[in-house]
Amino acid sequence: MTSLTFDRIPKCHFRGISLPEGDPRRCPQCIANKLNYCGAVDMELGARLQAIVTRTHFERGQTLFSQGESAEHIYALVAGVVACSHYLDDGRRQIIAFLFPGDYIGMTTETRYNYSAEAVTEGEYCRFPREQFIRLLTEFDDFEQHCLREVTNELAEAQKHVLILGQKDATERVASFLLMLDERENRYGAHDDIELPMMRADIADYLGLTIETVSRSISKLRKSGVIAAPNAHLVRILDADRLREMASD
Amino acid sequence: MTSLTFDRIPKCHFRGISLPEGDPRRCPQCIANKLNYCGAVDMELGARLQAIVTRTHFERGQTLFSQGESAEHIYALVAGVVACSHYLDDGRRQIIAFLFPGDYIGMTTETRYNYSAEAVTEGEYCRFPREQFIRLLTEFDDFEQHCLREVTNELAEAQKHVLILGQKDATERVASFLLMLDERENRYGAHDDIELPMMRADIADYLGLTIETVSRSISKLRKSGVIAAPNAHLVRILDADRLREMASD
DNA sequence: CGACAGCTTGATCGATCTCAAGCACGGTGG
DNA sequence: CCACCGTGCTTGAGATCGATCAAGCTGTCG
Repeated sequence: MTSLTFDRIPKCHFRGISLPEGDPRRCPQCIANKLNYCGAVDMELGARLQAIVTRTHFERGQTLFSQGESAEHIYALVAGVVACSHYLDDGRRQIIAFLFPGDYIGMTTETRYNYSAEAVTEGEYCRFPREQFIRLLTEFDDFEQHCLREVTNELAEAQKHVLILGQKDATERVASFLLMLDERENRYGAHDDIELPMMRADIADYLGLTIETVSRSISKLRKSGVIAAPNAHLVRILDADRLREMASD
Repeated sequence: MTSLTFDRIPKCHFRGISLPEGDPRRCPQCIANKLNYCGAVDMELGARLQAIVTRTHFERGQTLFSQGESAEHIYALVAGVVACSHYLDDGRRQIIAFLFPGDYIGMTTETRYNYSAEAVTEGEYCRFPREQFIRLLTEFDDFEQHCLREVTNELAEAQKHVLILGQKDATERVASFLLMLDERENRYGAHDDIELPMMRADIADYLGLTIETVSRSISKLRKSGVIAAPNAHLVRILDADRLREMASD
């Protein structure tokens, strides 16, 4: 299981625009690279970020922080996949978002995290003390714009999620989910198969379904010839148009 | 119906901190007041905003903009209630958010709106050409911080919405919805009754239910003595603790 | 007063959940 | 090296909650 997902971890989605070793902009690479991508890297900012960053490896299943904890840090995911989960008192779990390399975790105006961040695969994050991170926002206008863009994109993602949960049936939800993963992978170069780094229980908690229903929906898509699923963590889209139809959007 | 909801429109939620007539910061009042509230109003910014703003009255049922349209403007809602709806091809509608005075509409990084904005009640908005609005973000750091905070809060709202739709049953959804409205009204001073400016169909499309199920859930809460519902658009919380229990959060 | 839009309530149907069994695969220990 | 075990996935059968279909009610407006 672990070895299956490990392959993808070192491949940074922003690898095409990496900076030379030793360049102060290089770490935290995702932030620097994203800024660079937008034509706005600032040497001074890179150095200031580097001065406050802590880079850490984490294992699959590990909790980066828990719902209700004081929100001391802002995280930038460098490698691996993380799930943001909100728990109800009776144990029900809703995965709010899956986060991939380059995504931020823990941007909130509240003083406490209102979800937990749990590692779906092993990986690596860069962590910044919130206060100092926010101070840099005011000092570097490009950086603040960059963060505004990031949060706005995250908002758009959440709104898509609302649409899926509010209106779509089980098969439509799973089809939409597969298309989201496909689109994400396509964004950084062509690929053949969609890799599902998370297990069925995670997909279920993301889509507001049970593992059984997720499994049945995948089987249904497979039996109807829209996708192939050589194993539980790999999906190949055979008929993209029909998959989009089945996703209803 | 219209007269019922009209009463609430003039009451700006930020009325406690309004600025004198003629002050350039006064219009658009919501933005200026919110900034002021955060101790950060800038006369120059107020004047610049006023120079590009168009203030417009709208009627109940009116569409401010439609899904797919070029995103030319950013709106600030001054009075009334607006629903952001995403439509699927077959006509299903998901209300992404209800917006109230002081909220922004149409903040997106995309070039097109990916939802429609529909007036739930009559009201008023201030509208800014996107390009110029964004230019002001780069010029006025306080303003950009303010917008970042706004979008971050909107994201937190959307994440709550995801939790409701993904994990909660019908009664829990309606109870959560009532608590959200209650909390919003409490934020700006004590109040007795919760006013429901939207109709059952809107609540249903927000909560991913049918009007019948919304109606049944409200009846259930009423019959169990947790709320009173003197008419279809008014709810009084009788037992807040039990309502929170029934909302499961 | 009648018409209409919106709300409520009842009866039936169906999609998804729940419970249960069996399967597939990787890891471990003899 | 193979048998065993555990975790995660799939599939089936029955139960349940909410959707659908249908009827009647309420309040507003002309």
